[in-house]
Amino acid sequence: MSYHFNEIEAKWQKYWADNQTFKAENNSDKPKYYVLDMFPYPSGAGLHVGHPLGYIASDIYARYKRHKGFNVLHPQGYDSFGLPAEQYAIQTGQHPAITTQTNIKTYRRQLDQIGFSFDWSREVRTSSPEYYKWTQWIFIQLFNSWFNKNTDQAEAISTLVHVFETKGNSEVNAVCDDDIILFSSEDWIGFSSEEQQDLLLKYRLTYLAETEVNWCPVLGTVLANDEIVNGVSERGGHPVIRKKMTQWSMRISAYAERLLQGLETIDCAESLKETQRNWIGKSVGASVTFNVNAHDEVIDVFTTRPDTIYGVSFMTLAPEHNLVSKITTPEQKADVEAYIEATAKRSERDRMADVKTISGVFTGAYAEHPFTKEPIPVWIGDYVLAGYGTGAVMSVPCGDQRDYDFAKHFNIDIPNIFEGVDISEEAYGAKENVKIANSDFLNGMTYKKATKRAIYELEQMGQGEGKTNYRLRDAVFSRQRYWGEPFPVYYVNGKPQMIAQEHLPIQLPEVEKYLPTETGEPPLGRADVWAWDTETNAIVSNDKINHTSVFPLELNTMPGWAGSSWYFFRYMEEVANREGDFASEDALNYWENVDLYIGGSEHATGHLLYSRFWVKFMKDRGFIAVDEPFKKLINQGMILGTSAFVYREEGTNNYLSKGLITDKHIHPIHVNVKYINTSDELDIEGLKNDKEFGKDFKNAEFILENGVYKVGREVEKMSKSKFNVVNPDNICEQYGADSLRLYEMFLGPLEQAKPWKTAGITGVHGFLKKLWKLYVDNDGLKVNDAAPSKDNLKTLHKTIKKVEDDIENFSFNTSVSTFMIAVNEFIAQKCTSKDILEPLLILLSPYAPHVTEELWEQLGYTQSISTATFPKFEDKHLVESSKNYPISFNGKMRFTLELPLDMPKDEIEKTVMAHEKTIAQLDGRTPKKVIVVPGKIINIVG
RNA sequence: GCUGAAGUGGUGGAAUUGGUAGACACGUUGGACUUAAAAUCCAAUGUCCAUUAGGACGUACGGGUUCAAGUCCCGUCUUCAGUACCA
Repeated sequence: MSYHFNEIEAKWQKYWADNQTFKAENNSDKPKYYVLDMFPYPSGAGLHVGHPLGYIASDIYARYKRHKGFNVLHPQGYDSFGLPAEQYAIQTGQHPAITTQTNIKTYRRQLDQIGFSFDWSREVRTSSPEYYKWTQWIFIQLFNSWFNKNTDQAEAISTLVHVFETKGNSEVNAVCDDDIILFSSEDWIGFSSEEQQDLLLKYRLTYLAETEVNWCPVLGTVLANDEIVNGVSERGGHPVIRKKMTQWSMRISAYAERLLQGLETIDCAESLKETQRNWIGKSVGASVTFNVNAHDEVIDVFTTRPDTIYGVSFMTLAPEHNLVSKITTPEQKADVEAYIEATAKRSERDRMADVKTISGVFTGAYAEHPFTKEPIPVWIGDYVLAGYGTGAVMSVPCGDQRDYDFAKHFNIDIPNIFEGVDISEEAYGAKENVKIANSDFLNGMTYKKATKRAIYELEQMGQGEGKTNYRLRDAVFSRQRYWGEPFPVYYVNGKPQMIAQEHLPIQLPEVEKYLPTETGEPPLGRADVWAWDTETNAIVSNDKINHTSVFPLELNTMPGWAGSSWYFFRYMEEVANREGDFASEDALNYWENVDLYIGGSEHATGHLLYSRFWVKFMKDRGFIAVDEPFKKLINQGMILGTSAFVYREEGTNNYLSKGLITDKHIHPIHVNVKYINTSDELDIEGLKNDKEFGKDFKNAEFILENGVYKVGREVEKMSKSKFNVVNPDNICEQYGADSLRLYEMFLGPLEQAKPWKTAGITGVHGFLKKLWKLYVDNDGLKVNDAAPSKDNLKTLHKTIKKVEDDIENFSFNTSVSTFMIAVNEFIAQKCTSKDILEPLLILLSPYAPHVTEELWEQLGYTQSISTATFPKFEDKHLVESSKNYPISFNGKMRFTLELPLDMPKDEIEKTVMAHEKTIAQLDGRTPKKVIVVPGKIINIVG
């Protein structure tokens, strides 16, 4: 009986599905463990071999944890709202729901054939109304919340209203808009309802405001900062421009400090924490107020170096700064306006690409130094960004290179305020190892002391205070797209109103086209039935809008990250109980948060930051009990493709085999890797008969070497255009899912990028065949009750130890080698003992679940191997009585010598020195020193 | 520029505390079986010198610490990833 992997794998995949083998229980005596995968977007292209890498790793861990006695939750679902399905809908008119449905089917089939232990009963889809009902619900909760800085958490908006009613807003310490006016309780009570709503909107955690957004004209929507890469859209690479629009925003900036602090509690790679820290961009310093001479205006700046305040020799405002027009003198007006116009024309991308050119214009105005009272010229320059800090800086050319370059370029004075530092060539930016000079009361102080003192003095004068700034901006939450969650919002006189929870979900309306309207409104503007009737609490036809009881609904939809910011909580609840809440309190308390999340590093900024934000908010409002979504995070490395090339001789139709290339007159051409065998040889007939590209090679002459055509190989990113995509379907068909799983792990460390080479899979496939033959031969099962030998036990227990350590350390590649070594040893030992071969199956089952289930059954078990207990490591089987000592001379190993482990040091030395090989090595010399480390090594020096 | 990670055979990679560098595979070469191929099995395989015995060199490069360094320290180079006028 040989190893028929196709039959075996189909059999057990059906068994697991039929028996719901991996269904998680919400009531269990076992400790819980929650393993989560990257939320897949079901794209039309399906999976390639790079995608399942993380899923295989997490599946191994989940299966291992079950063997270790844990109640494991390992769910899967789909992040099924998104741009590609909608772009396809625009092109073809097909409803994105249909495209999505089809793609999900393909994904499910592909995932199933790899043998994952997912609990599919808990599947979620972000685009299904029963799910997005709760995404809408969370949005409403955010709308109904504000952030109290005194308690450092979100609170219900009703508590804020109460304060307004009793005390006004003077004592409120909230994260809110900048343009807040002071009002008393009497004022508040006197305000109209609309005025009150306007004011509250400035405090809510999600708010409607006119903001500068990243508008992508080709996609017809705004994009978040993390959806833009190098100035163009992440999806499609389309240009992005700045535009002012009224949008929903999320006050994520309120959580900047907690998002930063929370990183300490997450177990993940330092690089990922660093990326998050960069994104949050905390800087500690001071805000300083400069009075403007001859104007009743002030310029507020943020600086991280208040200690260098005596080094200020000019100020720079962003060209967009709203004071510019007020303070510019008539003489400078023309220059300033020309500069502003020129800056506005330059795209964000130009400004980014060109950091070398120094430009700026003097406004003619002067500010007053808070201490010296000297006049300081005020300039504008595009190196100052309107969006960061206050959009204005105090320029200290001796301490900041950009200020220095600007001053040199425009011949501005560069006063030196550092003791004994030469600033004739460049600015001195370091904080340490220097004392402040020429700075009155700061003279002789170090950075730390001077900073403190400067802030103190500024505060005394009322011209500044200590301040912490964050780069993290509030997140724009509106998208002008069709295929996303609709907002549960309607408008009364232009003021947003929330639809009550009991009427959710607000379902996406039908539209006849998925494009923006002719008047530039989002696609939902095309819906005929998209108005809210406040009397019947139903969505009704637009022609019923009367602005007294029937109102227009919001036309934007939510961004992709809305649904993916909380899905991990939905999995905690069983489908039968999902009706009344996003998840029951019992389920939330039982599963807490994700113990292990494995995903790609592309989610290290956006998705992770947003979901951490929502989780913190939900914790504040008491909906959940945890402060972070993930306890441990691993980013798997990308699997790269190995492209194949044929070489066409220039001007001919001849293709030279790789070894025949002599000169440079050849063109390398990508060919599909499916026509390449394990020895880099081309299947010429296959290529010529290719449905898509065969005709390009119909008349080609392939010049062979040694009877075959050898292709060139090169490692590149796996992509359709490079013809190096390998489909897991083909691998499963040819070698089986167990081989695929083992091979993906065998390729190398999980977190490292590594190239895929299908040829190598024969190694792990051969291993599985050998394994099979260890259990089964032509006459059937070989395993018997023979007592295990000492060697058998030694091999088994060293394997148990190594595999267990490896899994705990996520070093899956090394345990595959360990299995190979174990099987090789058992074959050499002619092991047939059940006591050995049974535990070996359990060890291997997380990696190769199908073949181990099959052999487990053949051993006579009727329950799935996944219910078996992980074998226990026993040290006693590894205890040795002797050691094969390496004997080194001056650190170089020359020969080995078997000696008893209990031999004392001096005896070892005597034996080694008397050995004939030692005498030969020394060749008459007397050693200076002999190092003996019992159980390790012997080193003879001299 | 800054931050982070990493440089080991022809290839993917091992070496978990400083203690036999190259485990385990792929590929290559030779052999067995076969009419032949596939599959399977056996052997060799870091480089160089040597018929063998054996020797020299060897973990990006240059130094250092140590009886002993891929591993620790100092300096340099290269690659990849992230980020970029953040005051």
